[in-house]
Formats: sequence, C-alpha cells, structure tokens
Amino acid sequence: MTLHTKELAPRHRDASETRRLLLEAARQRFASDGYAATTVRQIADDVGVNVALINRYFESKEGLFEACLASAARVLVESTEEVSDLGQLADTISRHVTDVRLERGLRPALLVLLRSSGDERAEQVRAATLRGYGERLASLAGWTGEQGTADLLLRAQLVLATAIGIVVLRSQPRLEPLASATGEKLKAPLGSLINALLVATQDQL
Amino acid sequence: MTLHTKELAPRHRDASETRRLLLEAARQRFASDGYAATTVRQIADDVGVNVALINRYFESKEGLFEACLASAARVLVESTEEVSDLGQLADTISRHVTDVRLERGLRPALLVLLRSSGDERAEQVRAATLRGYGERLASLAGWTGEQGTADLLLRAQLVLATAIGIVVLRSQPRLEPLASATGEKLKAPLGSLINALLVATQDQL
DNA sequence: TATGAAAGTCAACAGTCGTTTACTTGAGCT
DNA sequence: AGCTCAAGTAAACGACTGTTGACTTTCATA
Repeated sequence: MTLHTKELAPRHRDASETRRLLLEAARQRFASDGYAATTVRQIADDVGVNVALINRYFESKEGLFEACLASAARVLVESTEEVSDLGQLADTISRHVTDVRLERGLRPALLVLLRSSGDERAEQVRAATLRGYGERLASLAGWTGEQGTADLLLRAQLVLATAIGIVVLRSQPRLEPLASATGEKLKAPLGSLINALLVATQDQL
Repeated sequence: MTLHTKELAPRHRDASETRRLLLEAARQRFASDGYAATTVRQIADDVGVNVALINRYFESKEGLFEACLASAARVLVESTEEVSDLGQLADTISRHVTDVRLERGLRPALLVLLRSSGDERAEQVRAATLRGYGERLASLAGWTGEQGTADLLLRAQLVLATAIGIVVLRSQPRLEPLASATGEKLKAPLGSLINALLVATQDQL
C-alpha cells in the first residue's frame, strides 16, 4: 500500500545510498509485517528500484534480514549508553519507546528483534542482543553476575518484557490509551514499575 | 519437523474430532511460527489428514485462523473469571503464563492474539479481545470507566504488556532465566509490579 | 569524446503456496 | 448383504515467492 515513499531527489545512481534505503524500507516492513509476510518485491518497490538489487547488495532475503537485526542491535546498545543510574531509566525507556523517528526509535528495533525468520544465525543474534540488553538493565540495579543478586537479572528481564509488551501493543493492535500515550505520560507508571522491580529489591541486599 | 504427533488411536472417521485436532494443531503452529510462515499442509500433516479437509471444515486458511482467535479469546476470558481481587492477580497470571498445558494456558492464547494475518475481521477480534482483557484488569483496581480513574486503564494495560512480554520472551528467543522460571518464582516480582502499578495508585484516590 | 566498469533493469527459472474438483473409502442403516 | 451419504484422499490449477543471468543505462575517467 505504501508505494514509492522517496520519489524526491532523482537519486543519481548512488550504490551505498540505495543500499541504505533498502535497509530502511526492509526494517520498516519486517517490523510491521514480520519476516514471512514481507516480500522482497514490496521492499524494492518502496524504494523504487528493481528486486534484483536486494540480492546484489544483501545476497539474499535472509541476508537483508540479518542486516536489519544488526542495525536493531546497535540501536538497542546505543539507547542504554546514555543511562548511568536507575533514576534515569524510566525517563529514557518511556522516551525511546514513544519515539516516532524511525532511525533511532526503540520501537522498530524491538519489533524486528521479535520477528523470527527461522534462520539459525539470525536466531542467535536475536537471543544475544536481548540477553545483553537484560544484563545491562540488571547491572544498573547492582547485578554483578555470580553473587546473591541472581534475582535481579530475572527482574531486569521483566522490565524488558514490559518494554516489549508496550511496543507491541502500541503498534499492531494499537491498544488505546496505551497506543497514544506520550512519553511524559508513561514516565510515572514506568518509574514506579522499575522502582518496585529493581530499586526496592536492591535496598534489601 | 514435528510430524504426525497424534498417530495413536486409529481415528475412525470422526468429523468433529478431526476438526478439533486441526484447530489444536493450527493454534500451536500459528502461535509459534505466525500466520504467514505457517502452511496449511504443515497443519494437516501434524494431524495426519489431507489438506483439503482444512478448506472443508474452516472454508479457508483465514477461517481457520479466525477460529483460533476465537478460541484464544475464550481462554483469556476464562483466565480472568477466577480472579476476584488484586491480591490474587499476581498468582493467577504467573501460574497461567507458565502453564505448559496447551489447552488452557495463556501462552499460546496470547501468542496467537499477537500474530497478524492482515485480515480485517481478524484484526478487530484481536483488538477487542485485548481491550476487554485490559479493562477487566483495570476494573479489579477500581476503574469505573468515566471518572477520575482514567489512569488506571493505562496502568492495567501496562500489566497486560508485561504479561505479553513474558510470554514472548519465554517462547521464541527463550531468554534465560525468565524462560525457565516457574510460576512460583515469578509470583513475587509480579506481585510487587502489580502492587506498584495498580494498588498504590488505587489508594491515592 | 570515447570507454569501461558500475548501477540498475528485465524476464524468466523452479518451488511452493492456498484452493478446488473429481475420486475413493468407510461406517451405519434397513 | 446392499445401499448411501459422509469422511477422507489424490492430483492438479493458477498465482506468487526468492533468485539468477543476460541485458541496458549511466557516469567518471582517459
């Protein structure tokens, strides 16, 4: 339905730029429709180029998907680098989860991470990325890895689960009022959620 | 890969039983692989019957999927009927989310509810079911609909988001330790999460 | 301005998809 | 035992999928 979004700027045969546009269109399609339901012809049409270029630049549909996964993993890492303590976490997550910008937003990144392609290598990237994100959250709460803080990792993964659920309910079924809630509106309840899961427990130790 | 799970019991030409088996196999496939990635031949092979029976009993692949959605909606409603106050909620959710039984468990139900088929009618069933579940949770916290309790609906949907995230992270990427956590293990953190989101706010009014 | 390599297009390929039609098998009846 | 209708099968259909190899266009260089 969304055809030829980028028709402006004649695009004088810039290979790396075309590659970038294909990656962007693919991430959007994969995030909203999933891997199997997305057609390589759709992606090519979104950019306005021929299908064959996908195989030229990414080798295969799987290759294109893996490139999307790598891009999503980068976004996830960057989104946590600005957080230094638990106090900022609610603010950061609620802002990123509601970010409408396609490039930096957590929404397409998390959605792509959830879509399965069946490919073995892609599956490992997904698992490693989500595990790393959970561990980064846990570290903020004082998780060290081996000691008596094992519960914190589970609780951090529950925060990640909430973020995933928010992104899902905001995109596909568009559940109101959650779907239209601003980052500011989400900040308070997310703050008390994080406080209950990570801060309160931290104090007990 | 999972071929002919139900070979025992010769199955003497029982139409309604065959229909039931097809529905069960479909729910499992749709929940784990999604709509587009699931093949009607796979489903028929799981049961051990010919593909044509799917179109005979459910009219189309879409019809079969809608039947799965209806079944999932029923499970969701039933899972909340046993809850009468917020105190039981954490226990109920954590038990249902970790339930391995395919029939009654929340896991396949929620997963099917998340899978999109692109069909308009299916989309409406999904939306209505999830909205109703959120409202049922909010009602337990004192949400009445129109008064100054609007925030409670948003917070209840955050609880739903967490449940969805848990189910997702427990099935496809299998994120440990969340994926293997027992219902008993999840009960405590889920309890403090619900308490922070719904009970604490309730007291403020 | 000629030229060659890169960027992009075209058309076809081998599979697989959901669906349908005509057919065969089986069980319950008198 | 014979008949009959429902349950189940077999095989093919047209459409669509990802992928490929040969072709054409463009642009920076000489």
